[in-house]
Amino acid sequence: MTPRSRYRPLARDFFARSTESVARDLLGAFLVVEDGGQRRVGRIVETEAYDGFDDRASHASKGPTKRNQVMFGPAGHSYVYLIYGMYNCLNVVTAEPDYPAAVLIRAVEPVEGTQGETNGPGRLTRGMGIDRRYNLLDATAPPLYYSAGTGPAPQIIATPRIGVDYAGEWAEAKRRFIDVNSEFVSRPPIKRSRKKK
DNA sequence: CTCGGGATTGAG
DNA sequence: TCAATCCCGAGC
Repeated sequence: MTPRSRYRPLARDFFARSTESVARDLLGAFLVVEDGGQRRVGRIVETEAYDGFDDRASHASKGPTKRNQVMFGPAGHSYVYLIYGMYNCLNVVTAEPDYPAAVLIRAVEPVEGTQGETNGPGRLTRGMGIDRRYNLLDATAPPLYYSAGTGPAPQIIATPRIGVDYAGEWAEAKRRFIDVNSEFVSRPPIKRSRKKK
């Protein structure tokens, strides 16, 4: 194995694009956390796009609040929030200011320094030591940033997002993107469990 | 201030 | 199928 000598932060213009483009292009990229002399790295294999004012699955659909305000700000900043009282979810803000949008990072493959499972939004934040202290931080520089992927491009498919059944027609939008060749996707597309309603 | 629910996970 | 667990946002 060749040690990866250096990770280079993706710049703001990478994130200041359409949310779907960013969500797709983050697949295969590295999520890097450098904190306290420790480096933790994961290869992103699953993302979801939360885009615009009308997306009812998005926190931003009810307008700006204290919690979601970072989604209305400039691209390339972290949005970290606590869900179900125990799990942190990591997002990176996309698009232009005043247009609320972000990409949820849902799963990474362990590359360096991670602990436990990282195949799930709550699991990857736990495994990489990410909590709400990272909220609002600039994600184009340490302690948390993204770095371009290496090797062959991932094979991408789009599916509906997870856990947003309350969002009406927006629950069906194919705004979840996964690398089908990865074994670390939170919910593999292989079987469609029976529909319950 | 009270109340209801959630971009999840793991157990039963 | 359901509980854990607590912050946030809405409403009184």
